[in-house]
Amino acid sequence: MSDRPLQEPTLLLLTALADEPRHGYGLIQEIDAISNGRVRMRTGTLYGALDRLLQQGLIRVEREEVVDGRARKVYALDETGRGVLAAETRRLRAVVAEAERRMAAHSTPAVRPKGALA
Amino acid sequence: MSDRPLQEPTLLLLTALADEPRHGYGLIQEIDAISNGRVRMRTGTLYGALDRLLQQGLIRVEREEVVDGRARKVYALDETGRGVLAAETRRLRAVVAEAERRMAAHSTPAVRPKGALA
DNA sequence: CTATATATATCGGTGCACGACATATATTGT
DNA sequence: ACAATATATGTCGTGCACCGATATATATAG
Repeated sequence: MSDRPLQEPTLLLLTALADEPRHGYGLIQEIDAISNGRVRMRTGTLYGALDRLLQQGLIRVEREEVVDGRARKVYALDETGRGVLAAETRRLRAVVAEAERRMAAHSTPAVRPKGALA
Repeated sequence: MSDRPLQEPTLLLLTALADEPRHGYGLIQEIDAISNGRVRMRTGTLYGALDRLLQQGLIRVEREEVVDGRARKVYALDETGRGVLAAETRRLRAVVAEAERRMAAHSTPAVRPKGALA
């Protein structure tokens, strides 16, 4: 269990599972929607990541079903995974806030009118 | 210029450079401080990343100096890098917000007392 | 005089993501 | 009737960022 920071595809996967269980192909579509079409997760990334997350115990196979003659595996976020996602989210919020603070505090900004806020 | 999402060490590097120029070893300390000691950037990661970011034109070598008999290279964030950091920050803020929204909207939450907030 | 802090740099290994390919069924278009 | 696209899961080789170890050198602290 390397507590290395999650890469973005993995983060998006856990995010897409945070509200309710979904199957692989559904995750691709959901992530496409979440990111407004910017991120198109590849099947190579997806199924590899799902296997890894299963092995790490962050997700589980909720059930297998057949819809319209096509087999599906439905994955769900485990409590462990929920914890990891919550922690990662807090971490990233802090980093983002820090980045924004520093960009605003940029030491050599263009002409600063007197009385301007930091 | 592969517009692939930044990994966290790289994001932290740009963040640490966002307010003012710093040298390599100073970046390690700064990142240690930003993350409250959680992230200890390795020199292998650092100098590799600095080379890469220089080549991508996201940062530049501001100056070289000698302090207490030790040589330093001071790196600064370029305008391009500032733009990338700003974009990445916006992106991540959206993902974090989405993750939090979904965790709150979790479909099978533990016993919810009537009238309880999400 | 040794250990630690400051400072830069290289190198081999690992792990995650990417892109291409493979397979199969259902639906839509011509 | 046939082709193309959407749905659905999966494998495999490659690339690249990060990690851990190692190397080098000067200054300061014990």
